[in-house]
Amino acid sequence: MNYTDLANIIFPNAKEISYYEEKYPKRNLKEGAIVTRFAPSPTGFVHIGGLYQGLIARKLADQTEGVFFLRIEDTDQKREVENGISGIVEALKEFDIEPDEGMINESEEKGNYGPYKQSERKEIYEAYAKYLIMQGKAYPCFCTPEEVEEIRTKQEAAQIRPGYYGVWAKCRNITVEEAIKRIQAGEKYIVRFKSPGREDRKIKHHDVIKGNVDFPENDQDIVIIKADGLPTYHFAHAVDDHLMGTTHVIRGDEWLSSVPLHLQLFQELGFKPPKYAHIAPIMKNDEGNKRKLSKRKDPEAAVSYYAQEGIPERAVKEYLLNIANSSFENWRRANTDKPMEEFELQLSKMSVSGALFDMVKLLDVSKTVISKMTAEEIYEKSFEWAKKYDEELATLLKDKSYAIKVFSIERGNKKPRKDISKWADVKENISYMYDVEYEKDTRPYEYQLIQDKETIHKIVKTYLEKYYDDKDDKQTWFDKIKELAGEMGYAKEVKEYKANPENYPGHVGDISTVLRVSLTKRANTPDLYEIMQVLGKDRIAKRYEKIR
RNA sequence: GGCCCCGUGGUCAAGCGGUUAAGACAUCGCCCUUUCACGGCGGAGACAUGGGUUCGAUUCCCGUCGGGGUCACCA
Repeated sequence: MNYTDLANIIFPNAKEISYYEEKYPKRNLKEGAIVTRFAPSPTGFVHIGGLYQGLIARKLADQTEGVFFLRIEDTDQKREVENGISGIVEALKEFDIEPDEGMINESEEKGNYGPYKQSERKEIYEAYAKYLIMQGKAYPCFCTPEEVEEIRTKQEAAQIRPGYYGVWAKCRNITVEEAIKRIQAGEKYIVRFKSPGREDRKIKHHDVIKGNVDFPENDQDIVIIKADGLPTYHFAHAVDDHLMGTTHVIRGDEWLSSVPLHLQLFQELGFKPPKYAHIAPIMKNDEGNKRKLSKRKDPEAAVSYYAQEGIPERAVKEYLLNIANSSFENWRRANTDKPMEEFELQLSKMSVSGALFDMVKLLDVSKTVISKMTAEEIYEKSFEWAKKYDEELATLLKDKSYAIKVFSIERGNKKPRKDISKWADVKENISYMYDVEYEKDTRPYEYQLIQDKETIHKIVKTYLEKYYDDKDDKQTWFDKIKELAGEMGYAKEVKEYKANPENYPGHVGDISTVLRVSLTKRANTPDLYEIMQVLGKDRIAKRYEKIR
């Protein structure tokens, strides 16, 4: 009886690994091409951190003419959620981060290195587990969860390092004969890796982001095949990334401390290890402490949150790129109109520690992104958003040609307005341009310097009867307001007023403020001339009649 | 607790033995402007701490303190 007999009893039907090695040949890519992946669990929630990783992975593959694929890590059936995979696929698509290979919906995939869903790769893992057993590098372990727990309790009591290793690894030295006998007797078991490592030895590792890191060797006999027959993350990672030709493993830095184990696994399996890039998580300040953005506590942890708020996907990506490489900001300023795809991301310049999520900064990025859109684009995007999240706004936007006129106010020129940072701002921004909303608006008129109702009525009436003409160009229009100011005894020029404030009750600005507030109920609006043009004389007159 | 990583203004961050310690967001003031937004100019604001090493430390080494990660038949 030898290891091969044991292996055959445990995995009688497993193929030889040469079968898979041939089935998944080395990828034919140009020198330096990065093959990477996004490998989430389908737990029904795409985290902003996941999007961040996906964005970086996609970009690196693009920059090197490599490959980016989506692998679903569904080896923990307990955590699975219905439609988890399509949720991930769609979220990536929303953000225009599409994989070259991998799952495309709940059950279908594309690419030659599949299956891309781990639960469908069971026979592959078995082949490699069998391969290890045949070499005496893995073994069946008969310890029950309770026994393992007991070991841990003893270790804790004795204050020694916990885990299944060395002398504590009860099943590691069971003879082949005994193992076979116990298996044939129907005893339950799992498969463990027989670690050749020693805790008192150090390994040196170079992480693409974290730099040089030293660790003790791994000496834990971790389980590679669970009781349900599926592999653990560690084992699946080694097998899959080897077979799929991953050159760079880009993942969250919570995995950093598993690197010694993973390297050992690649070593014992005879695989060439990939490069590792461990990304620091996006954090949040919680009562003075930093912690990862949490699914349960923080709405902004879910990528769906940004869609709900109406923050454009492009803005979220630019913000993330900002966190990834702070040089992006300078690049962006120097290349205002280039697509962000042209920015070259460098892994080595990523921060080793986690950045605090900054909503204010995101909104600032978003504001700039939106300011560069055309009125048409703003219309389409905000309408699409409104249909899902704001019925009233959607109703307003139904009249497309009017809406485009509204969105065109002070837009499309070299200094476009920057007053919308998310689609949820739109309604408040444009409501006064719609009579229904204007009439519904119960806020008081925000008059400034001139508060006296009689004066206000007089200004408005005189303006309408004597000065306003739709046909005027902007200069003429403003000259007339100056005339009006003069007629009312106000300074026609602000400078003149500032030079001699005692000669006037106010200046032309105070007059136009009356015209503005009377028309919109607000003290702050975009260009009044354009607003009047869009509204038209009749509507202006009606509003002016009704002022309070 | 063991192991690993990190510590520059409120936030994100340049920096790699000699700098007036960049820049962006936020904040404050001024300018531009008929208001606001934009834009321009300017202000305030930082090398966690104690020891070394060195002619000289933000930069290198050690300790302290602080933060984060990890120690599953979860990923």
